[in-house]
Amino acid sequence: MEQQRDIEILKRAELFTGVPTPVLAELQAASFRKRLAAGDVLFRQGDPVDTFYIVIVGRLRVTQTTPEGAQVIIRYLGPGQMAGYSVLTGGTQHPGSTTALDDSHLFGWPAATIRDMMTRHAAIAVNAAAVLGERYHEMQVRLRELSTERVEQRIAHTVLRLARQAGHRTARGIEIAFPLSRQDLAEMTGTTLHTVSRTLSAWEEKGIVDSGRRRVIVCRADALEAMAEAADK
Amino acid sequence: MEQQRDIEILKRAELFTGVPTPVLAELQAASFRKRLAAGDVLFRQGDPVDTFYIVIVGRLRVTQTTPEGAQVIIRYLGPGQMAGYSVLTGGTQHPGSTTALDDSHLFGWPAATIRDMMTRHAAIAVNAAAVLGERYHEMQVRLRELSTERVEQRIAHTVLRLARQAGHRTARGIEIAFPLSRQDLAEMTGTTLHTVSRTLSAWEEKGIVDSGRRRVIVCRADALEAMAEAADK
DNA sequence: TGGGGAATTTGCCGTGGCGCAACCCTGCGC
DNA sequence: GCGCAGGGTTGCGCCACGGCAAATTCCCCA
Repeated sequence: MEQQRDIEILKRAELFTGVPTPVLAELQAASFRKRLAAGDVLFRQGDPVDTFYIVIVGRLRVTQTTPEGAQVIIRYLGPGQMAGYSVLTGGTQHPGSTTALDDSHLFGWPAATIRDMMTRHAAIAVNAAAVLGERYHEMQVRLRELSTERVEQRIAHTVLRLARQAGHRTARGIEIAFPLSRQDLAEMTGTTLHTVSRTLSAWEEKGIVDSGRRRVIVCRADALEAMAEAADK
Repeated sequence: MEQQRDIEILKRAELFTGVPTPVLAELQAASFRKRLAAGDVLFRQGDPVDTFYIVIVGRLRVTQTTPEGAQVIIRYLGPGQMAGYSVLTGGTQHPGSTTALDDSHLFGWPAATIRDMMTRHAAIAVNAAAVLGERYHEMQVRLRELSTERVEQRIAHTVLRLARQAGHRTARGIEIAFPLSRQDLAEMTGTTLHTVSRTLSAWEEKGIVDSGRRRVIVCRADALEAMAEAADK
């Protein structure tokens, strides 16, 4: 059955691990589907928070934009991850914009539904806390990197992290599974696309990575690790 | 009664808002007290996560240290706030160190107790998600500032934030209520104490702040706001 | 009241990396 | 098969900051 398949998917979502099947069935019944084409926007920064989503397939990017127009990439979302966490925390406006990178497919719920389910089933609320705690922790790490490391180390750490999260083994090395431009890396590491480009060129020369148009393959992860940890200046 | 007073305190803690009194009584009964003198360490980075705390009075600082010895200040904790969030998210090691800045007084619980209460009372888990979501959001803001702003703007934003969180009206302006050195500000803004010192000196000259040994008073918050938003370079 | 040490200030110099500008690729649409 | 637009590369000059070093101030404590 269609429903059974949906429930299997929900069971593997980060927010619903360990939640009993009847509750998942209830969630399934209350959900709707949302499809996005590459480039479509799910929320825009400042939009009222009224819907919650879980990614089924695809990849999305969450960004924050300053009044001056500078952008920062907060995170990438893949299958099983949630979009619209403000629903869980009682926020009223989305802190960032969420955009599909590939064609994507999501489950959606009205905010009130999820808030109600979370109140009635502690397991969901416990998961919510765990997921948000993990994201909080990730941000602590990035903040520390940004505060204390040089650009090259930050890019190395970021590329390694992406390879770990969305890496795909290929003949030439670990390929990052979604389109990733120089600009994107710059917005993740607090630098400019120029500096990222220079850095990747240097790495390419040493055979550490193989990169091209919106594409990065890590050939020698060990060398990148060394780069990232470089205690020297 | 002593117990009644404790329950009143718990009622105002961020993690327990809206939790029914009988549950608070249960929490009170299971809690122990912890006292710290200024400078005492509550957890050390990497310590196993086995206890959870709520600040009653005092002020603590959470820091993360890199293998190279560089430090970053993650946040300050004041009355009503929780220390040891990893207990809520199932972490096994503390991601940072927590140190008392003033003599402080806390409620403590074994990790298992809090985890159990959270599972049995969804309201607590919902609050946990809300608090962690808020901390996550704060970190997004800091990350964005660190990525896109110049040092002077970052210091301005940070000082304003501290004044808002822990400000105390005095004749000369808003005083930050706990000892705050140049080094501390540097560790919050990703710069060096030298640069912070130069910046504060310049502000002092313009009458925007009044600062001294581990002490900062904001005299003209409006001028600082302007500084922080400076669209020009 | 006289150290002593921590916090702060300040000058000077070196430089990482940003801004700008020009140019080059490459894949896609027509 | 051609053109074009969105990425990417690279050279050059500059400057905001970091590093280093030395002096000064101020609080705490004996």
